[in-house]
Amino acid sequence: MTGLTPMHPYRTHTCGELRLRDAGRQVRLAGWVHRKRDHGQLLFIDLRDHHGITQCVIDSSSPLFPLADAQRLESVISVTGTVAKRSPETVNPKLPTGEIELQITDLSVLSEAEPLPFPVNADADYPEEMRLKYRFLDLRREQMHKHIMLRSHVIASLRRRMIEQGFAEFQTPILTASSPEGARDYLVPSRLHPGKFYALPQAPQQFKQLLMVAGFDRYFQIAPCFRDEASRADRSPGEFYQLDFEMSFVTQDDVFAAIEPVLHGVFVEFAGDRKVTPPPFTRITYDDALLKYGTDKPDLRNPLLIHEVGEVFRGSGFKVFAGAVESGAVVRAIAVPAVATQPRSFFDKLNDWARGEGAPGLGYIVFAEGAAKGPIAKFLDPPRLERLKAITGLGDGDAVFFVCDKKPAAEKLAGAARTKIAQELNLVAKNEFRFCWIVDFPMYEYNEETKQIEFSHNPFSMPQGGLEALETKDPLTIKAFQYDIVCNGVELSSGAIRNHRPDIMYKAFAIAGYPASEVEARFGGMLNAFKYGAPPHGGSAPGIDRIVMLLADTPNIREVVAFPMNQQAQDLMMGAPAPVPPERLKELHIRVVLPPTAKG
RNA sequence: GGGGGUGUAGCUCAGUUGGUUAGAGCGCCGGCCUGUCACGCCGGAGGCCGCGGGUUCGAGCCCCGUCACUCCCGCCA
Repeated sequence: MTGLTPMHPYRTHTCGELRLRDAGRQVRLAGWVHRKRDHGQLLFIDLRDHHGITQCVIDSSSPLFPLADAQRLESVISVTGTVAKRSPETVNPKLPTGEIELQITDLSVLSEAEPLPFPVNADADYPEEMRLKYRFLDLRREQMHKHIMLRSHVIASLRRRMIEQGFAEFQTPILTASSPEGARDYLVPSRLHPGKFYALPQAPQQFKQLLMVAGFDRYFQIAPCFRDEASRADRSPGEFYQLDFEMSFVTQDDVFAAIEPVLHGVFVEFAGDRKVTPPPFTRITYDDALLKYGTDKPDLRNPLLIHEVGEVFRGSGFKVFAGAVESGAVVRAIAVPAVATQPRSFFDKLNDWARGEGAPGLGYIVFAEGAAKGPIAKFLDPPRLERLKAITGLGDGDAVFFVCDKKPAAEKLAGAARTKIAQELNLVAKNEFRFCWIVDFPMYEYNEETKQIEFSHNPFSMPQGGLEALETKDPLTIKAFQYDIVCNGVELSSGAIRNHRPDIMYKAFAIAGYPASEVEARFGGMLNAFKYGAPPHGGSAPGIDRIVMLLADTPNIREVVAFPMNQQAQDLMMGAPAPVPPERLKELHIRVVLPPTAKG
């Protein structure tokens, strides 16, 4: 060791820290061998740690040269030496530390690396399986490292902003009872209570409501949620995190006013040069969203709108649509400005696409040179064409695409067509975050299969109109104080003003076919709490993973989770799930009965 | 539970209408190189072509089955 003052055994600086001002200093760095450039008598080592990369150099006059030369990529070493100014022609402008380098005078190997299953210093794509099995290597890569740090910073920012808004963070139980979220529970067997199981929370729903009953006024939690359902690219199997929050004595407007600045603030903080919708966020009713966008999670970056034009075809010469409308179908028109100049192939391609979606086709009319063209145009007389223009707001040079079906199917296809057409025409605004609220969700819906009325969302939502609505209105027309936040077509959260009145709750459940006894059996804890003075309250729970995905601009949730499971809900690195020894099963009073097809 | 895609060297991929010895880049090992920064140059090792069956004189390629991964539908309010 050359230093006159005692040095830290591993490092005096990080690999992202040294600058020209440090030239001449004796320092020590520690990190991973990111890259080596061997010039025979001269060796460059790019040393990397969490903070950055510093070029280290050693030549053959040093007795340490063979040791340095022998280091494999990703070995962990500590190097001591002199910070040297680089000559102008050797400066690397791509590195913050690129004006200096460390001239190695001492080197110790802290941990040798075997040859890697895949490179850490490259940005290529590698098989998910490999990446998950060697997640610790995958996470060293620049992009993943950035994503996970972004996640950390987003969560820190959310915490800070929530506390600033007067929220307090509480923990709620992980080992708890089954909750009514609708997904399958993860179960944990009880050793002390044979045959009984805990459930992991699908959300801290009842606990947060109980905290309101307990008078805490404003609660939040970065809450782990567990659901035993199939995964998707944008949906983790097993577990995910929500910014769960709840507020007392609030209306729907108060909830919106509380969370909008938090979300807006955190998006602006991490959006870089991307635009973020300022509050107040646009509010769209559920019914309107399905009509205009064909989905309850519209991407407002897409400027296209859908219109109901059944009246234009009712009694018209276009018998296919006219007949369908008579028997209850709707006709949805996707209005597309300025496409009349598109070649015929553009329209044919969309028609083919619609067939691929299971539709008979995608009819269209093009308004051009004062006339209406396209396969359907000749069936509509001039007044009907004028009416069509009036409804869609279109004119010469524009076109309209038609979807005719029963309402739900027509909405779905029209929504998909709206997305497809905007993609084809490159109409979706880039570098923007467009938020909206979807409000006035229906309280109930009719299940065609079971022929029963069911809750369409969380059964704890307050029906609009309260008890009177439940007693007097057709249940399928009742709206709930239930709302979603949607950003760029991604559902970030859903929430509600809760039903805090036992009498309304009994009635609401009765309509969905639950007798009072069952309501008491399943939700007795919360119901009981509401009998001792419960404040009106409501909240929501934006998904943390989804927020980070949007900010990181990745469609895959596994890019923003440090240790995700694979699509089959397995952790390949830890080997979970795993069988347990028979003794453990015995003390849990569990016997495993495998299906015939199950593998060991 | 259902459907689509993929599966060839450690990794990324190419591989013609079925044809003789399956290739490239990166990585790995060895050699050369004192100013590189995705260093360069030379050489080498490395293949159950996912697995099983079938068709064929002959299969990486065609057929059937199966497994794995992935994306979607169902599911997840």
